Amino acid sequence: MKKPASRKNNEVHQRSVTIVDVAELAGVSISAVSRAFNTEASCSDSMRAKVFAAADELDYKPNRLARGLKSRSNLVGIIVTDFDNPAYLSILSDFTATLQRNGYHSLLINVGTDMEMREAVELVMEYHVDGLIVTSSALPTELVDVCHAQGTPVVIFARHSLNNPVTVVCCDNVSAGRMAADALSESGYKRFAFIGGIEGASTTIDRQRGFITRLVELGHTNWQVIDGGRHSYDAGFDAACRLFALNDKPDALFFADDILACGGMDAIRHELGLKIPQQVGVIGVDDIGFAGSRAYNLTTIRQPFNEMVQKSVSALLEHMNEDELVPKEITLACEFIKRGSIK
Amino acid sequence: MKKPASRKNNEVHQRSVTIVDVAELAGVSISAVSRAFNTEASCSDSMRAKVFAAADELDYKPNRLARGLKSRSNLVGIIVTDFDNPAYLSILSDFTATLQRNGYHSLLINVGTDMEMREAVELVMEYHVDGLIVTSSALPTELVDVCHAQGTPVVIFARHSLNNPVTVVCCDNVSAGRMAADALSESGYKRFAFIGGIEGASTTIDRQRGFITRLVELGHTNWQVIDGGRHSYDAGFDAACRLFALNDKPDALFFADDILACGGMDAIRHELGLKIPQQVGVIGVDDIGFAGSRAYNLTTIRQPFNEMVQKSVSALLEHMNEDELVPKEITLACEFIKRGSIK
DNA sequence: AGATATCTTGATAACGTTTTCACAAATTTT
DNA sequence: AAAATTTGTGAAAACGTTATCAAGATATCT
Repeated sequence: MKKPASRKNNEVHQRSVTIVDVAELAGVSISAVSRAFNTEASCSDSMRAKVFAAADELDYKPNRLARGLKSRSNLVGIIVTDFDNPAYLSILSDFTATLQRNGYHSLLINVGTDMEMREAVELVMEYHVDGLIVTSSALPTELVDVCHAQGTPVVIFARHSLNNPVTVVCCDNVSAGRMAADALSESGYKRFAFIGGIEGASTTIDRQRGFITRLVELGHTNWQVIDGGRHSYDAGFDAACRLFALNDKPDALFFADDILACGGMDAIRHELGLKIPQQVGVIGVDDIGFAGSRAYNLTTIRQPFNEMVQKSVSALLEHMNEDELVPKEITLACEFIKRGSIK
Repeated sequence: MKKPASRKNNEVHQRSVTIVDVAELAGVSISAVSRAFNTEASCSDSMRAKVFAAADELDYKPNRLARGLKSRSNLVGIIVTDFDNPAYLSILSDFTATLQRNGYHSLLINVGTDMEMREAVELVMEYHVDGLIVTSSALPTELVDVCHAQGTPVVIFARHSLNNPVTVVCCDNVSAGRMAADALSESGYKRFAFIGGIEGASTTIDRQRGFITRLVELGHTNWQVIDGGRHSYDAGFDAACRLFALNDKPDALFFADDILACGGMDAIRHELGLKIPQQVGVIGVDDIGFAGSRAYNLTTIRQPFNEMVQKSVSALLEHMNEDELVPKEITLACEFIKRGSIK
C-alpha cells in the first residue's frame, strides 16, 4: 500500500516566504521590496511602510545566501589554530561579538591536523567571505595573494608576518621580553632561562629576542633558552623539571606564555619543592584568568587582546570599503602586571 | 580630470571562475560539470576526467552560496552563550573539527547581551544552515518550532530541555550530584554545601537535586545550598567566603563546576587559611585542564564532552537525512575522578 | 532481432536576491 | 510656462549553482 503523501508533502524543507510573496502582498514590484530593505537605496516612505507591513505579516526574512550571490555575504572567516591556549576563548568571544555588532558573522575554521591552512583558505573563499581573520598563525604569501586577488581582505591576529603584504595586528612582543628581563633583573635574580612554546612561532622568537637582548644590555651572562614544544601546562611542567635537573640551576624563569608558566610553577613548587618568589622568580605572558588566581598569582605581561580584536575588526571593515588594499601594521603595547611570582 | 579606469577595473571583486568557464573549456554542458562534482550523480569516468582537467586548469572552486540556494549550505549554526566556562574552548574545537570532517562548517553565534537568542535563531535560519547546535542554553519551544518548520534539525548540547520536542545530548547530572554526595559522605565529611552557578540552569538544578537527594538518603541532615550567581572563579571565591562567615561552617563543598570550585579552593586556602582536604573537602564538575594541575588537584566529575560532541554531531547528521524528525534524548554517564581535594 | 531497461548527456527552469536600465512622475531651475 | 533635473518605480537581467526532464546511446533481456 502506497503512502498517500503527495510529492509536495515529501519535501523536508518547507518552502519559505520570499521577496516575491512580500511584493505580491504589498502590491508592489520585487525591486521595490529589495530597495525597502536596503537602506541606501532610494525608496519613498510610504513604499517602505507598505513593504514592511507586508513583510511583518508574512514574517519575511531575507535569504542571506541569495543575497551573497549578488552582494556581500556578511560572513567573515576566522581561522584558528591555537585551540590550546585558554586565552583564545575570550578572544573568540570578542571576535564574534564585535563582528556581530557590525553586522557580520563568523565562519569558524579549525585548522589542526585534519585541515591544512591551504584547504581552510580555499574553503572560506568558496563561501565568499567578505573578510578573513587568521589567528596566531602564519599565512604563506601565496595564500594571502589568493584572498587579495578576489578582493577579500585578510588580517593576521597576534602574529608578526614579515615580508608579507598583509595587515597585521600584534602586540610588541620584543618589548614584552625586555619588560620581563628588566623586572627579573631588578628583583635581584641572576640565573635566567627562557622557555619557548612552539618552535618558530614569531611571538616566541620576538619575546625571546627582547628578553635575551635586554639581559645582555644589563650585563647578565648567565642565561639559557629551552623549548617547551607545545603551549600547554604539561610542556611547562616538563620544561621546568628539565631545567632544574641541570648543574647550573636557574633562579628566574620567563615562559613564553601563562599556561606554560603555570605548569612551570607547579613543577617548581610541588615537584622540586622550591619557594616562589623567594628561590625562583617566574613571569608569563597573556594574563589568562588563572594568572590572577590566588593559587598562581603570576606576574605576567598582558597582551591587550580585547583592544587587538577591536583593531583587527575595524581594520578589516576599513579594508572592505577601500578600493585598493593598503596593508597596515598595527602594534599595541603590552602591559606589565606585577603579582607575587617575583620578588 | 576623470580617472581613466574603466568600469570593469573599478570592480573590487574580480570575477571568479565559474562552472560555465569550466564547461566551456571542457567542451561539455554546465549540467555535466555540476554532476561531475556531485558524487552521487551519474557521470561517466571519461566525462569526469575531462571536467576535472578543465577545473584544475582554471583553478575552479564551487561557489557555496550559489550551491546553498538549491541544495545544502553545508553550514551548521553553533549558538554559544557560555564563553566564560574554560571547558568551552575544547568543546568548540571538537565541534568545528568534527563538523569539518563530515563536510560541514560552523557559523558561530555569540549570544550574550548584544544578541538575544531569538535574533540568533533567526539569523542562522537566514543563512539557511543545515542544522543548529545550541550549547548550554535553553531554547524556547517556539524557537525550536521555527527551526523544525523549515526542516532544520536542532540539537541542544549539555542542557536538559524538558517538555521540548527537541534532541538533547547531555550527561547524567543527577547522577553526578549523587556521586559527589557518596564520595564526600564516604570520606567522613558531615556538613555539606552545594554552590550553584547561574540560577535556573538545568545542569545546576539536576546536580543539586542528585546531591541533596542522595545526602538525605544517606541520613545526612546538615546541608545547605547557595548560589554563585555566575560560572566564574570570582563567584566561587565569594561564595566560599560567604559560606564560612556563617555560624555553622560546612566541611564539604560541592561546586556546580570546576571554575567555581577553583575559586572556592583558593578562598578556603588563602583567604580562610583552612587545609584541603583535611579540614574541607571540595568537589567540582567538568574536569577542566586546571582541575588536574598540581596547584588544585581537584576531585571532580568529568563530563564526557568529547563523546557528547560526537553524539551531537552524529544525531544532527542523522536528523538531516531523516524524512521526519523524531527527537531523541541522549544521556551519557559522568566519570568520577578522585584527586587530592577530598580525604 | 526486437523490445525493454539502463546509463549518459544537454537544455532549461528554478533558487531568492540585487542591480541596471528605462521611464514616468514630481520637483527644481531657467 | 517650458526646460532641466531629481526621485520613485518596475521589468528584466544577472549571480552560480542544482534539479527536472527528455532524448540519445548502450546494454540487457526474451
